[in-house]
Amino acid sequence: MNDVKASPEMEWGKSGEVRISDLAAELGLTKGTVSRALNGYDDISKKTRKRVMEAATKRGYVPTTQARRLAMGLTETIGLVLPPMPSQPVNTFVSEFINSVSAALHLHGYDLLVHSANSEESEVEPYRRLVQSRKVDGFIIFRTDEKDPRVNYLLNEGFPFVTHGRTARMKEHDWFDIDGEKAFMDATSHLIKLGHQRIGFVGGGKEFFSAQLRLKGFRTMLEESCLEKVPSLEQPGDLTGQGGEIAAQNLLKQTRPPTAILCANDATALGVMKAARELGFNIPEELSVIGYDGIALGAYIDPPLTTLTFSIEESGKEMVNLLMRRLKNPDLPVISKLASAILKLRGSEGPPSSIQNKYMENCL
Amino acid sequence: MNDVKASPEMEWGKSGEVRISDLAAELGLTKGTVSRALNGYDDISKKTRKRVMEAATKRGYVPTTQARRLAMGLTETIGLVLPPMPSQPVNTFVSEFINSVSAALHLHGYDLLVHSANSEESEVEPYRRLVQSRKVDGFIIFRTDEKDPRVNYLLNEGFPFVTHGRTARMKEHDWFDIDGEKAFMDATSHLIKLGHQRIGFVGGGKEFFSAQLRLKGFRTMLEESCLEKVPSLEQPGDLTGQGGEIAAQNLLKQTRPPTAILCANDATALGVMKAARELGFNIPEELSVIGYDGIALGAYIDPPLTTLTFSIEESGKEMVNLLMRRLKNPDLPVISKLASAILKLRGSEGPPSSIQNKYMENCL
DNA sequence: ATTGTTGCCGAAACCGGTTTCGAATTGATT
DNA sequence: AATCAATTCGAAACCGGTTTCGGCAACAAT
Repeated sequence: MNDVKASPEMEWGKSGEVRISDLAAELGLTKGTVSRALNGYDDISKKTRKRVMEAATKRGYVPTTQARRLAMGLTETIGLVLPPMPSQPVNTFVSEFINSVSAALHLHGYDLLVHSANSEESEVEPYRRLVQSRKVDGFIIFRTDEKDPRVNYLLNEGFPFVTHGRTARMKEHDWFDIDGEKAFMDATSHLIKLGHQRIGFVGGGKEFFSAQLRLKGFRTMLEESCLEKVPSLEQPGDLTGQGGEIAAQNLLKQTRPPTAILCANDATALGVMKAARELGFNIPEELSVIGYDGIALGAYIDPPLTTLTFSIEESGKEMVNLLMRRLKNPDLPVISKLASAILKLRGSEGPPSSIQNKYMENCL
Repeated sequence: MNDVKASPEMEWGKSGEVRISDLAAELGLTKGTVSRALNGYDDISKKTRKRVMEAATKRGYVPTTQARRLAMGLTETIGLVLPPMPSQPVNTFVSEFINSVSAALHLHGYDLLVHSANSEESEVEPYRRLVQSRKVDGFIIFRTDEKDPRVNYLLNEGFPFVTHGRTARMKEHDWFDIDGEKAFMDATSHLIKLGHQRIGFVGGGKEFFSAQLRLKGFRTMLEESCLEKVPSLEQPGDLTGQGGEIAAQNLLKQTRPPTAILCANDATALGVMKAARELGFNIPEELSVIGYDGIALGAYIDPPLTTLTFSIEESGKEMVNLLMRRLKNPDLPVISKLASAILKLRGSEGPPSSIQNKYMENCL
């Protein structure tokens, strides 16, 4: 009957063949007993538990995930829906973020289900499908808008999620974000200390909430430094390289062009630099440029792009922590975490060549 | 009993509350009948089917995925394991690829499970776990090595998968790849036609199979053009920017430096360009540089990076097609698909300034 | 009227686990 | 030795679906 060792070469070496019922039969026990033995119930004698454990490892038993999850009424899976791609094929954020989230989830025994958004259907449709088919227990959402339909849907549904980025309803859901406002205050301050008086900003339109916060930081620091806010120096942009080019042309063709340009992200900054080169501006001598995102490529261009950078790995970890907490106890109060970006000086900024710092004393 | 319409405001509007047994009870049918009605069995009367369908949509019934999959004995899920990240922080390939694969899988009703590789454990460990716990039906593998332990494991296990990239055992498994050999023949040919005689190559070491194929294309075209193969002009590299810098220094500090450098990928090319600038080489006047990958940001540097590019979307689609075919019929013969890269001229290459083309006539 | 057919649906097994409940055995207590 | 509590395990329900099988009714054919 028990011809395990007799088999020539570990006949069932192929994994996944053995079920819990096989184990039970081999040991003369019932499924239930084997299950409890393996899951550490205390109504199993030491002897039996040992016997079960050994048989399990010997036969290479691994419970079938689907069955276990069905029985326990959970999916142990978190959904992440990729936004339509064409918008930003520029950034390595997504892959690093996925990597980080996935790794963090794994520590909790959770899987990551990545779904792509079909640009032809509503933004919330993928979420609805995943919720209704009960494929996931919660969501990781990134790149939020101020009025985010995904957030609205999930809040209304009472479905757990955490966002990377704030929203208009951020008091109602857990979120993690980078303090873009503080970051741009730092960057602006840095430029002012270098002597810049006319600083441009190229950021997203109203539709990019995070970019708006960065703009806010820029404005705040201008005000604190008693520099006048010049509307024509604030250019919208779609956070792409091309958007950066256009915006930079608008800025640099003005009669009094800025001596520095802050960009809402690195892609924009690259576009700005390209346009600046083509218009004959030397960087950083005649124009300082600062980006945001900390993409690795920025270190390889000429001049290397000064940028605001943050830890994507930390982002993923923290978000997973927030989500796991929420899943364990859905009724806990909403919490959030704000991480800070740091200014990474690489060389695309410097003191302005032309104008002197005559206005400074007015303020300080 | 049927007080559906009586309920004030669609009581069960929250999705996912209604089970198949609820539907059955409401309709006075059994689970089995409802299931068959919904799944198009032909032993259900038109009238009953209609009744069931209407009740299902009205109540918003969506079958619980876990249960359905358990019953049907499949997971409808494909695994994708991310290689340890630090290797290539420059490339947007991964996120685009995931997006493409995910979208293609969705058309077939499959989900994508993304798992991160823990660099502390064996490369095959994540695969083993996913196979044993029966979380996936197959794998999408990318960035293959010549002797790839993942491929070995899965082949041995008889588990379905498709690779992006060839391996030593490519005759035993389905694969998709870009014809890097052909691509580098094209790029080399282009440089030769521009008049270059001394061309450098910076590619991966032996551990990068695809890079080896690119090197092979380079050598082949040199030979076809009667240019001598100079070993010192072939520098290894780890496919990172830093690796490119080091390799470029080795090349450009030689007494007779090359007038052009082919790089096994764009990250390497960026490093090469950086090192070249620092050594005082003007690109493309004094040094032509060509990369491989077609990263979008390459268009924004100065000069814009000429590169070999291919459709990541196509890659994902094709791989999913291969995998679906395999899953439907595991016994089909192995097939493969080779797509081609195209040379995208952007400006980082041009005719050499110094040497004349005196050797050309020998060959042609 | 009897005998096949068909059409249609109920009953029940099944997928592979988990968990509750109760019964049997054991050991301790008086 | 009888009683009681503690261990230990079997039995069965359950998670939410799918699929096979068999029976009943209606209808057509003989």
